[in-house]
Amino acid sequence: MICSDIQQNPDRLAREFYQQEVLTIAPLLLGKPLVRRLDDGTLLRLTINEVEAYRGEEDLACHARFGRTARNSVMYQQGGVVYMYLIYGMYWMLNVVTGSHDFPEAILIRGAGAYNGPGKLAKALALDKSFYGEDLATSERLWIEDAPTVGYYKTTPRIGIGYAAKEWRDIHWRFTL
DNA sequence: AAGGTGATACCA
DNA sequence: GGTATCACCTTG
Repeated sequence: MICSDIQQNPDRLAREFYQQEVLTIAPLLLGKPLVRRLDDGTLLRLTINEVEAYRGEEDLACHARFGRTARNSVMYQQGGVVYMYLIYGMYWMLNVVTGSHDFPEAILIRGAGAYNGPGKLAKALALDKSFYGEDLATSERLWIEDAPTVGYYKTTPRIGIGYAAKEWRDIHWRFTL
């Protein structure tokens, strides 16, 4: 009998978890293990320690602020899938889509384990465009496991969004351990 | 303080 | 088609 990861990893976060509101989920991800299985079978397990929330077309820092495009269309799917995009020609960003169908929101994973900075993290985990749309609830190569909710965390403004209007630049939607 | 690097999303 | 714009990281 072939066992799936779902059976081997009962602690994997289920789809229902990701369908909550993005600002509910963002702090809950802190302290949870991000797990990547490489092609050779190696398991990398890193504790998430920094995330940012992006929510809706009215959020002028969010990639969906101009509406739906080919790049951001996965943000409009129901929560639990992955949004990947390339920035500055070099770095892949790992984002977790949250919420319900047709409402664009996602969480950027900015740090996990010893890796600070989303570019370094994605590189360390060998993540690229092939993970666009990956289903975290069923994927054999990328998922997040449950862990106790952390008691304390810090909130600050989001990074690298100088193009957004002040009210969106200043909002504390970055969560760090 | 500045440059590398390329997909995306506009404009024409 | 051309081109401006980046949720970054490294080097000096």
